[in-house]
Amino acid sequence: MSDPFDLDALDHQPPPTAEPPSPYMEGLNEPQRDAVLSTDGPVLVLAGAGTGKTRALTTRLAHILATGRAWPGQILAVTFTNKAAAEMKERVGSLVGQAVEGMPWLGTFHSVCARILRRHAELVGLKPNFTILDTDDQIRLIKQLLQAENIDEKRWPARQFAGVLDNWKNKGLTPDKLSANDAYLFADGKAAKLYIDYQARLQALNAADFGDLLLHCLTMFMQNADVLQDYQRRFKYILVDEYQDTNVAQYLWLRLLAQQHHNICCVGDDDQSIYGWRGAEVGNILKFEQDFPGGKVIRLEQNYRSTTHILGAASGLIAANQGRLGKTLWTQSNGGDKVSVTGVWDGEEEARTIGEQVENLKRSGSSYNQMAVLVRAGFQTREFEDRFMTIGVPYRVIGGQKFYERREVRDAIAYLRVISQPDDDLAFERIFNVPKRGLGDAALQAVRHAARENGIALSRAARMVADGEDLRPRALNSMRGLMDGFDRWRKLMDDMPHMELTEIVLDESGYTDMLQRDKSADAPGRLENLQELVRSMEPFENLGGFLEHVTLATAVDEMAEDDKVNVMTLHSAKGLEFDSVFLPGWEEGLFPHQRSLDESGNTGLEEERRLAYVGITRARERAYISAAANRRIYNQWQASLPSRFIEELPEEHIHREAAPGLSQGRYSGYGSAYDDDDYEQDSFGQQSNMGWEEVPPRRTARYRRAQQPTTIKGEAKKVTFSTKSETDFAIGERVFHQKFGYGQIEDMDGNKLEVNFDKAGTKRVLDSFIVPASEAGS
DNA sequence: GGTCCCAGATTTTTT
DNA sequence: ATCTGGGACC
Repeated sequence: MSDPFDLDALDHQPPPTAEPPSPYMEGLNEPQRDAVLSTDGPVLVLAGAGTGKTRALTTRLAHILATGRAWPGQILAVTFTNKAAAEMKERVGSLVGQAVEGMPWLGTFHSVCARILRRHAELVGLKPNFTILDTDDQIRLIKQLLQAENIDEKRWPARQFAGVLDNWKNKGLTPDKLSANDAYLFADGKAAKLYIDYQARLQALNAADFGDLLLHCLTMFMQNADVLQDYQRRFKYILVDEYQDTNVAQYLWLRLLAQQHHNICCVGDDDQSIYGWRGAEVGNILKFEQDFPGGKVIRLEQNYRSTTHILGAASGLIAANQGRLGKTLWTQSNGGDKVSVTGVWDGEEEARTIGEQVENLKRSGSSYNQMAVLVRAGFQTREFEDRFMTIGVPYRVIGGQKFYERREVRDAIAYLRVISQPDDDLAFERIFNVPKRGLGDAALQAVRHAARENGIALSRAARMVADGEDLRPRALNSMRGLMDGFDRWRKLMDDMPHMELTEIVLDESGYTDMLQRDKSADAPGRLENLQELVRSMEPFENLGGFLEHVTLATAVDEMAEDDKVNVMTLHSAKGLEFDSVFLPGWEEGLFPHQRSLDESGNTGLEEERRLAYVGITRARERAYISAAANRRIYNQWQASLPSRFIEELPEEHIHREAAPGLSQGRYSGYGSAYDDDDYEQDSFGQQSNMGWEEVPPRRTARYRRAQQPTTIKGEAKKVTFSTKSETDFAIGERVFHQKFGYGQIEDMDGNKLEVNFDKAGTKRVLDSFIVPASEAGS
């Protein structure tokens, strides 16, 4: 394999920098070095969680550059997120030095494709300044098509068709490649026609959706051998991050581009594939060796992040999945706390408990920044927000509503889109009557009519209508004002800085006025967002550059310096790490999510399990898993059973306990106190009391069992979670449950009981949360 | 043309 | 519970 000190290579092609190639290799372990030095031929780097993937990857790039194997412009490096791309860019830069100016082909799949596509737009029937539509635009466009086809939107929601389209495009299917059955995926066989119409509309709008960026690029390559060859020759080295997340289209695209030099390095971890639901094909990584013959597989298995117990718990869990490539993660670090697994009464108690644990950690010297609450679904964040707010713990929610998706921001951008791309009908329709300027349905229909008659875009047709006399004077006046505005703004576009232009547009369009007059509580916030929008334009050269960024980039995460607890979904936590990680809501139905099981069966379950794996492996030192017995969903109480994933965790790496904060200060510390199983026993008793605080303490099943002399360890397992344990209840027995009232036991499975409640219906609950009806208070 | 009310839906998320 | 979108009504 190549040698970093290979002087021949240096002779053949002077490196872009005079930096000797050695320093960047320091501190790499053997497989990492291998990943860096195996520059030629296909390479798959299987990088387990926390194994220094990014380090190896960026070093590899630096090495290729520093040894003169390629110029920055000859390396294609693709990631999935802008964040990952930015990080890579920065780290390569710092390794190689300033001499290497930004790598032009380092970016997300979408941004690289957009870049290529703009150069050859005419080959796919677009103009170079085509608009990139986001999901919202896409849905609105589909709705128009459905209306035109007289398809009932109740029965066939636009969203659903967007999903179908997305799937097709992810698979690289253009309309001509659909099978006969595909047409029946939507609207009784109209799906294929809709797809064709949809693409025709996009072309007329001079627009591409996200899927098109890849698909157009792919078909353009396949139909234009000369262009393809140009890129195949150009890209001497190809690097793909998060390869397990690639979809079929991306895979085909990569394979085409790698055909000349074969120097493709794919980095990924099949165990962290969590985006199957949006088209990612784990298969891509599983069959790498077939796809790229002669490829080399390198495994990064030394974990530098987590303690033994955390790694052990995660590894044990993921072992339940089938068809893995298989890695054996190990760590040099030793000891540490076991992963804590806690049963709580309901979601509120869960939030309370975690809040207290956060406070305790903070008191013992941890920073909030190094703590994260990772939830399965977005709505779960609320409980924690409420709780943190109440107890005054600073927090930030990552993900959620994105800056560029806010209404006012989208409106402002729509103005800019119409200015820079007059064919953008979707943007035009959006702001036609925003702010309200007396242009209603009648006016819009007139404009649409004129557009159809003359085969021109709405914003051009509107000029004609405004100059005619076919509308009420009021509307005409208003429309003239608007179109004069656009004429003026378009003229300004060329010689005025885009920030200034934006301010003028917001001003002259009446948008700012509208918000200033708006007395509602969120109006000031919206105005602020518009200012923020203008500020965010600064780094861009011109309006076009900014508009591309807006659609392809999500707003920069506020990973600020502020010391705050991070709250986010498991999905958005991938790639991050924290000292302490809280994993609430490990309940059947929620995690694994019911919908995932219903829709994708075992495949879905395995993806959920990988998600669990991702969650645990985010933790460096401490991981806290919890499950609530009751959860309020859409204002309805649901009984829930602990997640099957909890049972899959290896006993030797976990610690089952009750809510520590609830144990009246007795267990204010962490770690050692819990290593004593005696305490665990007690804390269960305490916890059960807490669960019943509104009624006098009862002899629950748990309580009764706790009175029996059994081995503590075995008992601890049984009490809350094991399916195999015995229960003292019998089928047919009348019981009482704090949230669901009285009921009768219909069926039992270990300590999981199916109870038909008089009022709440049949639910599955753990025996520890019910008492015999005779023992319940009145 | 604008406002109000009711029905329906509510995993995950990038681009 | 809460939000959104569409349709009915003023």
